[in-house]
Amino acid sequence: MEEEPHIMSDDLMTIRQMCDAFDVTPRTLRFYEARELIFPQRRGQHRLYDRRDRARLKLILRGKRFGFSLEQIRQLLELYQPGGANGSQIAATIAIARERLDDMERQHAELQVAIADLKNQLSDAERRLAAASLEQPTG
Amino acid sequence: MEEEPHIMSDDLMTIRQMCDAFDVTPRTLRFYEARELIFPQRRGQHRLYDRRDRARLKLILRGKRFGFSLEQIRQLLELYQPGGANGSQIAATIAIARERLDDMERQHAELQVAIADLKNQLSDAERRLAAASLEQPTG
DNA sequence: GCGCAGGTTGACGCGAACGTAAGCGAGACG
DNA sequence: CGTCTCGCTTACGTTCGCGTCAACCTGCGC
Repeated sequence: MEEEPHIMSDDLMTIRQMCDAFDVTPRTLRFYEARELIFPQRRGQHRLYDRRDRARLKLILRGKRFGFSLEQIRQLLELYQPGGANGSQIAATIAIARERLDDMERQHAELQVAIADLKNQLSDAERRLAAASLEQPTG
Repeated sequence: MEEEPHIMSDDLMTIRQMCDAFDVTPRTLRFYEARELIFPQRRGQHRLYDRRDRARLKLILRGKRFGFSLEQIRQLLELYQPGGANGSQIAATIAIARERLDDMERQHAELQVAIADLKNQLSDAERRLAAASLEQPTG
């Protein structure tokens, strides 16, 4: 008698299933929850993660790979949750998102340079390696 | 009588000049030195940074922006310092550099996706904002 | 009932990358 | 001469992102 058709019983996952699916630890998921980045529902004591939680987690992990702090990510996530936010809320979120977007575009451009640079250094090093192996042929 | 023509008296900079030039603190420079990422010469007690030190610092700060650890960066820097390394040393450095390069290329590709994604979310949010300002015209 | 696996809540610990404060030269300046 | 500014070292403090450990609940299989 507790089967409320909330909105849609998204296929729910336990914390362990989440950990296996995303290669994180339970500690990490609870930590993100404490920092208010995800909000799994509770069946009694246990956490249950739905489709939205998974989408959020995916974005969190992505953001981390780009070097964003959890707080920055938290702010960005509001953009992905069209919750009943008012105009100024939306505007604020948009402003933050624009900053992040700028960061990402700068990083994208700089990465391109750095990659080219590193490739050059690599081929130089490979030439040195070839030269070294000629001088001292591997016994 | 202490003017030894070391190799080339690259225009030397004090720690403060470096800090101003690169927007870091003295603490940071000394920390990088302790971690063996830069090796400024000493005039008496004072540190003096030459062109190479500046090039290294530039790479360090770049690497940091991509989220690399100081240790990873330290290893990469060997690639940029054709010091008298032997064959296996060079080979090891090359291997490490290849891994970093892979990281960077993955990140570059993923960034492209994330940027497109974020742009979409942004335009969605902007539409919501427009809609909200129609429903509740700013009094 | 009993143990056990799986989950939960604190609380403390830890490594990375510095910040910060204390105290000590050493040269420049009035 | 005093004192100011730079810089140096030593050492403890801090923030972030979790790891780790203890202690507890809780359904389940026997």
